Amino acid sequence: MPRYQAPRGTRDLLPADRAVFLRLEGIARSLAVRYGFSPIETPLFEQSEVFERGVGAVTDVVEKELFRVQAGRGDQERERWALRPEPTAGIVRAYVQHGMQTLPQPVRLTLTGPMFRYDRPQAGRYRQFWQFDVEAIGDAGPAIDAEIVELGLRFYREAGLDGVEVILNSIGDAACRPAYVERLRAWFMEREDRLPELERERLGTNPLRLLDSKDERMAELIAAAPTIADHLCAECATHFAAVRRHLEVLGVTPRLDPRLVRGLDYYTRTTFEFYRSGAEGQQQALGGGGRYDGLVELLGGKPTPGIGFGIGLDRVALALSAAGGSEPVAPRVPVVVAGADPEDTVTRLAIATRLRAAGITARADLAVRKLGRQLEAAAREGAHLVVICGDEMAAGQVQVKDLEAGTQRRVELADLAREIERTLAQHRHGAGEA
RNA sequence: GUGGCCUUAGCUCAAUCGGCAGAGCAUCGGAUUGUGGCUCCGAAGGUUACGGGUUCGAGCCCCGUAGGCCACCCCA
Repeated sequence: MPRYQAPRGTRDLLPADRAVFLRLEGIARSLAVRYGFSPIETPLFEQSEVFERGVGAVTDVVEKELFRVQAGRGDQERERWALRPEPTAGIVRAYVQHGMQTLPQPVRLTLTGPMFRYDRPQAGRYRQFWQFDVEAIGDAGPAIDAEIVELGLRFYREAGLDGVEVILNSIGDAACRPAYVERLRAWFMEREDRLPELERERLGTNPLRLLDSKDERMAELIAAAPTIADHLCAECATHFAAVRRHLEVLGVTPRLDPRLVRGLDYYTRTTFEFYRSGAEGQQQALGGGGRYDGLVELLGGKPTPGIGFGIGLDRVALALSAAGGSEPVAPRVPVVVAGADPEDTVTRLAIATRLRAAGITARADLAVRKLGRQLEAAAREGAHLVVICGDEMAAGQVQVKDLEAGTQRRVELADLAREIERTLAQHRHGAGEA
Protein backbone atom coordinates (compact mmCIF):
# COMPACT_ATOMS: atom_id res chain seq x y z
CA MET A 1 0.00 0.00 0.00
CA PRO A 2 1.51 3.30 -1.05
CA ARG A 3 2.44 5.83 1.57
CA TYR A 4 0.24 8.47 -0.01
CA GLN A 5 -3.19 7.81 -1.41
CA ALA A 6 -6.15 9.88 -2.56
CA PRO A 7 -8.05 11.21 0.48
CA ARG A 8 -10.89 9.10 1.77
CA GLY A 9 -13.95 9.40 -0.41
CA THR A 10 -12.04 10.83 -3.35
CA ARG A 11 -10.62 9.02 -6.33
CA ASP A 12 -8.47 9.54 -9.36
CA LEU A 13 -10.29 9.46 -12.64
CA LEU A 14 -7.81 7.48 -14.70
CA PRO A 15 -7.88 8.00 -18.47
CA ALA A 16 -10.55 5.35 -19.04
CA ASP A 17 -12.80 6.89 -16.36
CA ARG A 18 -12.02 10.42 -17.40
CA ALA A 19 -13.08 9.58 -20.96
CA VAL A 20 -16.50 8.57 -19.66
CA PHE A 21 -16.85 11.78 -17.67
CA LEU A 22 -15.71 13.92 -20.59
CA ARG A 23 -18.37 12.31 -22.71
CA LEU A 24 -21.07 12.92 -20.08
CA GLU A 25 -19.95 16.50 -19.56
CA GLY A 26 -20.06 17.07 -23.30
CA ILE A 27 -23.60 15.70 -23.56
CA ALA A 28 -24.64 17.80 -20.58
CA ARG A 29 -23.24 21.03 -21.93
CA SER A 30 -24.55 20.68 -25.45
CA LEU A 31 -27.97 19.58 -24.20
CA ALA A 32 -28.26 22.50 -21.78
CA VAL A 33 -27.17 24.94 -24.46
CA ARG A 34 -29.75 23.44 -26.83
CA TYR A 35 -32.37 24.26 -24.19
CA GLY A 36 -31.14 27.83 -23.93
CA PHE A 37 -28.98 27.58 -20.80
CA SER A 38 -25.71 29.51 -20.59
CA PRO A 39 -22.66 27.90 -18.99
CA ILE A 40 -21.48 29.59 -15.81
CA GLU A 41 -18.75 28.80 -13.30
CA THR A 42 -18.78 29.74 -9.64
CA PRO A 43 -16.04 29.24 -7.02
CA LEU A 44 -15.59 25.80 -5.49
CA PHE A 45 -15.88 27.48 -2.11
CA GLU A 46 -18.09 30.22 -0.73
CA GLN A 47 -18.62 31.95 2.55
CA SER A 48 -20.06 29.27 4.81
CA GLU A 49 -23.03 31.49 5.39
CA VAL A 50 -24.13 31.18 1.77
CA PHE A 51 -24.75 27.49 2.39
CA GLU A 52 -25.94 27.83 5.96
CA ARG A 53 -28.61 30.29 4.92
CA GLY A 54 -29.26 28.97 1.44
CA VAL A 55 -29.30 25.23 1.98
CA GLY A 56 -30.60 25.52 5.53
CA ALA A 57 -28.80 25.49 8.86
CA VAL A 58 -30.53 22.40 10.23
CA THR A 59 -30.09 20.20 7.16
CA ASP A 60 -27.73 17.22 7.22
CA VAL A 61 -25.79 18.77 4.38
CA VAL A 62 -24.85 21.76 6.51
CA GLU A 63 -24.92 20.23 9.98
CA LYS A 64 -22.65 17.28 9.39
CA GLU A 65 -21.49 17.20 5.78
CA LEU A 66 -20.19 20.70 5.16
CA PHE A 67 -16.53 20.66 4.15
CA ARG A 68 -15.23 23.66 6.04
CA VAL A 69 -12.01 25.26 4.92
CA GLN A 70 -9.59 26.34 7.55
CA ALA A 71 -7.50 29.23 6.28
CA GLY A 72 -6.22 32.57 7.45
CA ARG A 73 -4.72 33.57 10.77
CA GLY A 74 -7.40 35.25 12.79
CA ASP A 75 -10.43 33.59 14.27
CA GLN A 76 -12.51 35.71 11.95
CA GLU A 77 -10.94 34.10 8.91
CA ARG A 78 -10.90 30.60 10.28
CA GLU A 79 -13.84 28.46 9.19
CA ARG A 80 -15.31 31.28 7.26
CA TRP A 81 -15.30 29.29 4.04
CA ALA A 82 -16.77 26.00 2.94
CA LEU A 83 -16.47 23.85 -0.18
CA ARG A 84 -19.74 23.83 -2.09
CA PRO A 85 -21.96 20.86 -1.22
CA GLU A 86 -24.34 21.70 -4.07
CA PRO A 87 -24.39 24.27 -6.85
CA THR A 88 -27.66 26.14 -6.42
CA ALA A 89 -26.74 28.39 -3.51
CA GLY A 90 -23.58 29.62 -5.24
CA ILE A 91 -25.36 30.25 -8.52
CA VAL A 92 -28.12 32.19 -6.78
CA ARG A 93 -25.46 34.15 -4.89
CA ALA A 94 -23.92 35.06 -8.26
CA TYR A 95 -27.33 35.96 -9.66
CA VAL A 96 -27.86 38.44 -6.86
CA GLN A 97 -24.29 39.77 -6.79
CA HIS A 98 -24.23 40.55 -10.50
CA GLY A 99 -27.67 42.03 -10.70
CA MET A 100 -29.00 39.41 -13.07
CA GLN A 101 -32.55 40.44 -12.23
CA THR A 102 -31.99 43.19 -14.80
CA LEU A 103 -31.52 40.58 -17.53
CA PRO A 104 -34.48 39.18 -19.46
CA GLN A 105 -36.11 36.64 -17.10
CA PRO A 106 -35.80 33.83 -16.50
CA VAL A 107 -32.02 33.61 -16.44
CA ARG A 108 -31.03 30.11 -17.50
CA LEU A 109 -27.68 28.92 -16.19
CA THR A 110 -25.85 25.62 -16.30
CA LEU A 111 -22.79 24.35 -14.48
CA THR A 112 -20.99 21.03 -14.34
CA GLY A 113 -18.30 20.43 -11.75
CA PRO A 114 -17.22 18.89 -8.47
CA MET A 115 -19.20 19.17 -5.24
CA PHE A 116 -18.01 18.24 -1.75
CA ARG A 117 -19.73 16.60 1.18
CA TYR A 118 -18.03 15.20 4.26
CA ASP A 119 -20.08 12.04 4.29
CA ARG A 120 -19.18 8.42 4.86
CA PRO A 121 -18.13 7.04 1.48
CA GLN A 122 -19.80 4.14 -0.23
CA ALA A 123 -20.07 2.93 -3.80
CA GLY A 124 -21.54 5.81 -5.79
CA ARG A 125 -21.15 8.15 -2.85
CA TYR A 126 -18.03 10.23 -2.62
CA ARG A 127 -16.76 13.21 -0.71
CA GLN A 128 -15.94 14.81 -4.04
CA PHE A 129 -18.49 14.09 -6.73
CA TRP A 130 -19.59 15.65 -10.00
CA GLN A 131 -22.89 17.23 -10.82
CA PHE A 132 -24.51 18.47 -13.98
CA ASP A 133 -26.71 21.33 -12.87
CA VAL A 134 -29.22 23.64 -14.52
CA GLU A 135 -31.05 26.56 -12.94
CA ALA A 136 -33.80 28.80 -14.30
CA ILE A 137 -34.21 31.85 -12.13
CA GLY A 138 -37.08 34.31 -12.50
CA ASP A 139 -40.01 32.25 -13.78
CA ALA A 140 -42.77 31.12 -11.44
CA GLY A 141 -44.87 29.38 -14.07
CA PRO A 142 -45.47 25.61 -14.14
CA ALA A 143 -44.36 25.22 -17.77
CA ILE A 144 -40.70 25.66 -16.95
CA ASP A 145 -40.96 23.03 -14.20
CA ALA A 146 -42.03 20.55 -16.84
CA GLU A 147 -39.38 21.73 -19.27
CA ILE A 148 -36.62 21.13 -16.74
CA VAL A 149 -37.85 17.69 -15.71
CA GLU A 150 -38.00 16.69 -19.36
CA LEU A 151 -34.49 18.03 -19.90
CA GLY A 152 -33.20 15.85 -17.08
CA LEU A 153 -34.80 12.74 -18.53
CA ARG A 154 -33.43 13.53 -21.96
CA PHE A 155 -29.93 13.75 -20.51
CA TYR A 156 -30.11 10.19 -19.20
CA ARG A 157 -31.44 8.98 -22.51
CA GLU A 158 -28.71 10.67 -24.54
CA ALA A 159 -26.13 9.33 -22.10
CA GLY A 160 -27.35 5.85 -22.95
CA LEU A 161 -29.09 5.07 -19.68
CA ASP A 162 -32.55 3.57 -20.08
CA GLY A 163 -35.27 3.06 -17.54
CA VAL A 164 -34.85 6.30 -15.62
CA GLU A 165 -38.01 7.40 -13.86
CA VAL A 166 -38.99 10.66 -12.27
CA ILE A 167 -40.71 10.83 -8.91
CA LEU A 168 -42.71 13.99 -8.52
CA ASN A 169 -44.24 15.80 -5.59
CA SER A 170 -45.27 19.23 -4.44
CA ILE A 171 -44.31 20.20 -0.92
CA GLY A 172 -46.27 23.43 -0.85
CA ASP A 173 -45.04 26.91 -0.11
CA ALA A 174 -44.81 29.35 2.77
CA ALA A 175 -48.58 29.70 2.71
CA CYS A 176 -49.47 26.07 3.24
CA ARG A 177 -46.46 24.00 4.23
CA PRO A 178 -45.96 25.27 7.79
CA ALA A 179 -49.57 24.47 8.64
CA TYR A 180 -49.23 21.01 7.13
CA VAL A 181 -45.98 20.32 8.98
CA GLU A 182 -47.61 21.27 12.26
CA ARG A 183 -50.58 19.12 11.51
CA LEU A 184 -48.29 16.22 10.65
CA ARG A 185 -46.32 16.73 13.85
CA ALA A 186 -49.48 16.72 15.90
CA TRP A 187 -50.71 13.60 14.15
CA PHE A 188 -47.54 11.69 14.93
CA MET A 189 -47.42 13.07 18.48
CA GLU A 190 -50.74 11.41 19.13
CA ARG A 191 -49.12 8.14 18.10
CA GLU A 192 -45.73 8.75 19.63
CA ASP A 193 -45.76 5.49 21.56
CA ARG A 194 -45.73 3.62 18.26
CA LEU A 195 -42.68 5.42 16.90
CA PRO A 196 -39.17 3.93 16.88
CA GLU A 197 -36.66 5.99 18.83
CA LEU A 198 -34.97 7.53 15.80
CA GLU A 199 -38.28 8.68 14.39
CA ARG A 200 -39.26 10.16 17.73
CA GLU A 201 -36.18 12.38 17.59
CA ARG A 202 -36.98 13.49 14.07
CA LEU A 203 -40.44 14.50 15.15
CA GLY A 204 -38.92 17.44 16.94
CA THR A 205 -36.53 18.49 14.16
CA ASN A 206 -38.14 17.65 10.85
CA PRO A 207 -41.50 15.86 10.88
CA LEU A 208 -41.54 15.66 7.07
CA ARG A 209 -38.65 13.22 7.26
CA LEU A 210 -40.82 10.65 9.01
CA LEU A 211 -42.69 10.17 5.76
CA ASP A 212 -39.44 9.12 4.17
CA SER A 213 -38.61 6.49 6.79
CA LYS A 214 -37.54 3.05 5.61
CA ASP A 215 -38.30 1.51 8.97
CA GLU A 216 -40.81 -1.27 8.37
CA ARG A 217 -42.60 -0.48 11.60
CA MET A 218 -43.43 2.90 10.10
CA ALA A 219 -45.08 1.66 6.92
CA GLU A 220 -48.56 1.41 8.39
CA LEU A 221 -48.38 4.79 10.06
CA ILE A 222 -47.01 6.50 6.97
CA ALA A 223 -49.79 5.11 4.84
CA ALA A 224 -52.36 6.53 7.23
CA ALA A 225 -50.70 9.90 7.84
CA PRO A 226 -52.13 13.06 6.33
CA THR A 227 -50.52 13.82 2.97
CA ILE A 228 -49.27 17.12 1.69
CA ALA A 229 -51.32 16.64 -1.45
CA ASP A 230 -54.48 17.04 0.60
CA HIS A 231 -53.18 20.17 2.31
CA LEU A 232 -51.82 22.27 -0.51
CA CYS A 233 -53.19 25.77 -0.72
CA ALA A 234 -55.20 26.61 -3.80
CA GLU A 235 -52.29 28.27 -5.58
CA CYS A 236 -49.93 25.35 -4.97
CA ALA A 237 -52.53 22.80 -5.98
CA THR A 238 -53.20 24.67 -9.21
CA HIS A 239 -49.49 24.94 -9.94
CA PHE A 240 -48.92 21.24 -9.28
CA ALA A 241 -51.78 20.22 -11.53
CA ALA A 242 -50.46 22.44 -14.30
CA VAL A 243 -46.98 20.92 -14.02
CA ARG A 244 -48.44 17.46 -14.43
CA ARG A 245 -50.52 18.58 -17.39
CA HIS A 246 -47.47 20.04 -19.12
CA LEU A 247 -45.48 16.89 -18.48
CA GLU A 248 -48.21 14.76 -19.96
CA VAL A 249 -48.09 16.75 -23.19
CA LEU A 250 -44.32 16.24 -23.28
CA GLY A 251 -44.86 12.50 -22.96
CA VAL A 252 -43.44 12.29 -19.45
CA THR A 253 -45.26 10.11 -16.93
CA PRO A 254 -43.97 10.88 -13.45
CA ARG A 255 -44.59 8.66 -10.47
CA LEU A 256 -46.38 10.78 -7.93
CA ASP A 257 -45.12 10.23 -4.41
CA PRO A 258 -46.49 12.45 -1.64
CA ARG A 259 -43.73 11.10 0.61
CA LEU A 260 -40.92 12.51 -1.52
CA VAL A 261 -39.20 14.93 0.82
CA ARG A 262 -35.92 16.45 -0.13
CA GLY A 263 -33.07 17.26 2.18
CA LEU A 264 -32.54 20.91 1.41
CA ASP A 265 -34.61 23.59 3.06
CA TYR A 266 -34.95 25.88 0.09
CA TYR A 267 -37.40 23.76 -1.88
CA THR A 268 -40.97 24.91 -2.44
CA ARG A 269 -43.77 23.46 -4.49
CA THR A 270 -42.36 21.19 -7.20
CA THR A 271 -39.77 18.64 -6.09
CA PHE A 272 -38.55 15.64 -8.04
CA GLU A 273 -35.96 12.90 -8.07
CA PHE A 274 -34.58 10.81 -10.89
CA TYR A 275 -33.89 7.21 -10.17
CA ARG A 276 -33.31 3.98 -11.99
CA SER A 277 -36.04 1.40 -11.73
CA GLY A 278 -35.03 -2.11 -10.80
CA ALA A 279 -31.60 -1.04 -9.66
CA GLU A 280 -29.99 -2.63 -6.64
CA GLY A 281 -28.42 -0.83 -3.75
CA GLN A 282 -29.40 2.37 -2.07
CA GLN A 283 -27.34 4.90 -3.95
CA GLN A 284 -29.71 4.89 -6.86
CA ALA A 285 -30.90 8.47 -6.73
CA LEU A 286 -29.41 9.64 -10.00
CA GLY A 287 -30.40 13.25 -9.62
CA GLY A 288 -32.96 15.54 -8.14
CA GLY A 289 -34.18 19.05 -7.94
CA GLY A 290 -37.09 21.34 -7.47
CA ARG A 291 -38.42 24.81 -7.15
CA TYR A 292 -36.94 27.33 -4.69
CA ASP A 293 -39.15 30.38 -4.77
CA GLY A 294 -37.75 31.88 -1.58
CA LEU A 295 -34.04 31.34 -2.07
CA VAL A 296 -33.07 34.49 -3.99
CA GLU A 297 -34.66 36.65 -1.34
CA LEU A 298 -33.02 34.62 1.39
CA LEU A 299 -29.62 35.41 -0.11
CA GLY A 300 -30.29 39.12 -0.33
CA GLY A 301 -32.07 39.58 -3.64
CA LYS A 302 -35.57 40.67 -4.50
CA PRO A 303 -38.26 38.00 -4.17
CA THR A 304 -37.61 35.84 -7.22
CA PRO A 305 -38.73 32.30 -8.07
CA GLY A 306 -36.38 29.66 -9.37
CA ILE A 307 -36.11 25.99 -10.27
CA GLY A 308 -33.34 23.60 -11.18
CA PHE A 309 -31.84 20.16 -10.83
CA GLY A 310 -28.53 18.49 -10.08
CA ILE A 311 -27.60 15.20 -11.72
CA GLY A 312 -24.87 13.01 -10.23
CA LEU A 313 -22.41 12.11 -12.97
CA ASP A 314 -20.63 9.58 -10.76
CA ARG A 315 -23.86 7.65 -10.37
CA VAL A 316 -24.71 7.89 -14.04
CA ALA A 317 -21.26 6.50 -14.86
CA LEU A 318 -21.76 3.76 -12.27
CA ALA A 319 -25.18 2.86 -13.66
CA LEU A 320 -23.80 2.80 -17.19
CA SER A 321 -21.06 0.33 -16.30
CA ALA A 322 -23.49 -1.76 -14.24
CA ALA A 323 -25.81 -1.83 -17.23
CA GLY A 324 -23.04 -3.67 -19.05
CA GLY A 325 -22.03 -0.76 -21.19
CA SER A 326 -18.89 -1.41 -23.16
CA GLU A 327 -15.76 -1.05 -21.12
CA PRO A 328 -14.28 2.42 -21.41
CA VAL A 329 -11.20 2.46 -23.58
CA ALA A 330 -8.34 4.90 -23.45
CA PRO A 331 -8.16 6.97 -26.61
CA ARG A 332 -5.81 5.58 -29.22
CA VAL A 333 -3.18 7.35 -31.22
CA PRO A 334 -3.68 6.42 -34.88
CA VAL A 335 -0.17 7.22 -36.10
CA VAL A 336 3.17 6.18 -34.60
CA VAL A 337 6.53 7.40 -35.91
CA ALA A 338 9.19 4.67 -35.63
CA GLY A 339 12.78 4.50 -36.81
CA ALA A 340 15.30 1.98 -38.06
CA ASP A 341 18.04 3.51 -35.97
CA PRO A 342 17.07 3.11 -32.29
CA GLU A 343 19.38 5.93 -31.22
CA ASP A 344 17.97 8.48 -33.64
CA THR A 345 15.15 9.88 -31.56
CA VAL A 346 15.62 13.32 -33.09
CA THR A 347 14.33 12.29 -36.51
CA ARG A 348 11.29 10.52 -35.08
CA LEU A 349 10.38 13.47 -32.90
CA ALA A 350 10.86 15.92 -35.76
CA ILE A 351 8.59 13.95 -38.12
CA ALA A 352 5.91 13.58 -35.45
CA THR A 353 6.07 17.30 -34.78
CA ARG A 354 5.53 18.02 -38.49
CA LEU A 355 2.49 15.73 -38.54
CA ARG A 356 1.02 17.39 -35.46
CA ALA A 357 1.55 20.81 -37.00
CA ALA A 358 -0.54 19.52 -39.90
CA GLY A 359 -3.31 18.54 -37.47
CA ILE A 360 -2.63 14.81 -37.29
CA THR A 361 -2.71 12.94 -33.99
CA ALA A 362 0.65 11.21 -33.82
CA ARG A 363 3.11 9.80 -31.31
CA ALA A 364 6.83 9.35 -31.84
CA ASP A 365 8.36 6.22 -30.34
CA LEU A 366 11.13 7.82 -28.33
CA ALA A 367 12.34 4.66 -26.64
CA VAL A 368 15.77 3.45 -27.67
CA ARG A 369 14.76 0.02 -28.96
CA LYS A 370 14.97 -1.75 -32.24
CA LEU A 371 12.38 -1.36 -34.95
CA GLY A 372 10.67 -4.67 -34.23
CA ARG A 373 9.91 -3.55 -30.68
CA GLN A 374 8.63 -0.23 -31.87
CA LEU A 375 6.24 -1.93 -34.28
CA GLU A 376 5.14 -4.34 -31.60
CA ALA A 377 4.28 -1.49 -29.28
CA ALA A 378 2.44 0.39 -32.02
CA ALA A 379 0.41 -2.68 -32.94
CA ARG A 380 -0.49 -3.41 -29.36
CA GLU A 381 -1.78 0.05 -28.69
CA GLY A 382 -3.97 -0.15 -31.75
CA ALA A 383 -2.27 2.32 -34.07
CA HIS A 384 -3.43 2.32 -37.68
CA LEU A 385 -0.27 3.56 -39.37
CA VAL A 386 3.43 3.53 -38.62
CA VAL A 387 5.82 5.96 -40.28
CA ILE A 388 9.24 4.30 -40.53
CA CYS A 389 12.26 6.51 -40.85
CA GLY A 390 15.23 4.67 -42.40
CA ASP A 391 17.82 4.95 -45.12
CA GLU A 392 15.26 6.36 -47.52
CA MET A 393 15.41 9.57 -45.53
CA ALA A 394 18.50 10.36 -47.61
CA ALA A 395 16.21 10.47 -50.65
CA GLY A 396 13.60 12.53 -48.79
CA GLN A 397 11.31 9.56 -48.28
CA VAL A 398 9.87 7.44 -45.47
CA GLN A 399 7.95 4.17 -45.34
CA VAL A 400 4.32 4.25 -44.32
CA LYS A 401 3.10 0.91 -43.02
CA ASP A 402 -0.57 0.08 -42.67
CA LEU A 403 -0.77 -2.21 -39.66
CA GLU A 404 -4.20 -3.60 -40.43
CA ALA A 405 -3.75 -4.19 -44.16
CA GLY A 406 -0.15 -5.27 -43.69
CA THR A 407 0.85 -3.13 -46.66
CA GLN A 408 3.69 -0.65 -46.85
CA ARG A 409 4.93 1.91 -49.32
CA ARG A 410 7.42 4.71 -49.75
CA VAL A 411 6.13 8.23 -49.48
CA GLU A 412 7.80 11.54 -50.21
CA LEU A 413 8.28 13.47 -46.98
CA ALA A 414 6.70 16.47 -48.65
CA ASP A 415 3.50 14.47 -49.24
CA LEU A 416 3.49 12.65 -45.89
CA ALA A 417 0.84 14.61 -44.02
CA ARG A 418 -1.53 14.59 -46.98
CA GLU A 419 -1.02 10.87 -47.58
CA ILE A 420 -1.66 10.00 -43.96
CA GLU A 421 -4.74 12.16 -43.81
CA ARG A 422 -6.10 10.38 -46.86
CA THR A 423 -5.37 6.90 -45.54
CA LEU A 424 -6.86 7.63 -42.11
CA ALA A 425 -10.00 8.92 -43.77
CA GLN A 426 -10.30 5.58 -45.58
CA HIS A 427 -9.87 3.79 -42.28
CA ARG A 428 -12.64 5.81 -40.70
CA HIS A 429 -14.84 5.19 -43.71
CA GLY A 430 -14.18 1.47 -43.56
CA ALA A 431 -14.86 1.35 -39.84
CA GLY A 432 -18.10 3.21 -40.42
CA GLU A 433 -19.31 0.61 -42.88
CA ALA A 434 -18.26 -2.35 -40.78
C1' G B 1 -21.78 9.49 13.39
C1' U B 2 -23.35 3.58 14.30
C1' G B 3 -22.75 -1.70 12.99
C1' G B 4 -20.87 -5.89 9.78
C1' C B 5 -17.34 -7.95 6.08
C1' C B 6 -12.70 -7.17 3.74
C1' U B 7 -7.13 -5.46 2.54
C1' U B 8 -0.92 -10.43 -0.24
C1' A B 9 3.36 -7.58 -6.76
C1' G B 10 0.63 -2.26 -11.16
C1' C B 11 -4.21 -5.71 -11.89
C1' U B 12 -6.86 -10.56 -10.71
C1' C B 13 -5.76 -14.03 -7.10
C1' A B 14 -2.92 -18.57 -4.61
C1' A B 15 0.07 -19.90 -0.18
C1' U B 16 -1.97 -27.18 3.74
C1' C B 17 -1.95 -27.23 11.07
C1' G B 18 1.41 -20.99 12.60
C1' G B 19 7.11 -23.35 9.31
C1' C B 20 11.77 -20.58 3.00
C1' A B 21 5.82 -15.30 -0.01
C1' G B 22 3.91 -17.67 -5.51
C1' A B 23 1.09 -17.77 -10.41
C1' G B 24 -1.45 -15.48 -14.56
C1' C B 25 -1.92 -10.81 -16.94
C1' A B 26 0.64 -6.15 -17.49
C1' U B 27 5.94 -3.82 -17.76
C1' C B 28 11.09 -4.24 -19.51
C1' G B 29 14.87 -7.18 -22.12
C1' G B 30 16.50 -11.41 -25.47
C1' A B 31 15.35 -15.10 -29.62
C1' U B 32 21.92 -12.90 -35.69
C1' U B 33 22.19 -5.92 -38.94
C1' G B 34 15.38 -2.46 -41.20
C1' U B 35 9.50 -4.90 -39.85
C1' G B 36 4.09 -5.86 -35.67
C1' G B 37 -0.23 -8.10 -32.04
C1' C B 38 1.14 -14.94 -31.71
C1' U B 39 5.11 -18.15 -29.58
C1' C B 40 9.59 -19.28 -26.61
C1' C B 41 13.37 -17.62 -22.92
C1' G B 42 14.65 -14.17 -19.12
C1' A B 43 14.54 -9.89 -15.75
C1' A B 44 12.41 -6.57 -12.59
C1' G B 45 8.50 -5.90 -9.38
C1' G B 46 6.76 -7.28 -1.78
C1' U B 47 7.99 -3.49 5.11
C1' U B 48 1.82 -9.47 3.04
C1' A B 49 -2.24 -1.66 4.17
C1' C B 50 0.21 0.65 8.73
C1' G B 51 1.58 0.17 14.15
C1' G B 52 1.81 -2.93 18.31
C1' G B 53 1.23 -7.89 20.83
C1' U B 54 1.48 -13.50 21.44
C1' U B 55 5.10 -17.25 19.69
C1' C B 56 11.35 -20.62 18.81
C1' G B 57 8.83 -18.87 14.39
C1' A B 58 3.05 -14.68 12.08
C1' G B 59 0.48 -13.36 5.35
C1' C B 60 -2.26 -16.74 8.87
C1' C B 61 -3.78 -15.74 16.00
C1' C B 62 -4.96 -10.99 19.28
C1' C B 63 -5.42 -5.36 19.80
C1' G B 64 -5.33 -0.52 17.55
C1' U B 65 -5.22 2.78 13.14
C1' A B 66 -6.07 3.76 7.93
C1' G B 67 -8.60 2.54 3.49
C1' G B 68 -12.48 -0.20 0.58
C1' C B 69 -17.30 -2.51 0.35
C1' C B 70 -22.25 -3.38 2.58
C1' A B 71 -26.33 -1.94 5.83
C1' C B 72 -28.04 2.42 8.68
C1' C B 73 -28.23 8.00 8.52
C1' C B 74 -28.61 10.89 4.24
C1' C B 75 -28.31 11.95 -0.64
C1' A B 76 -26.01 12.80 -5.89
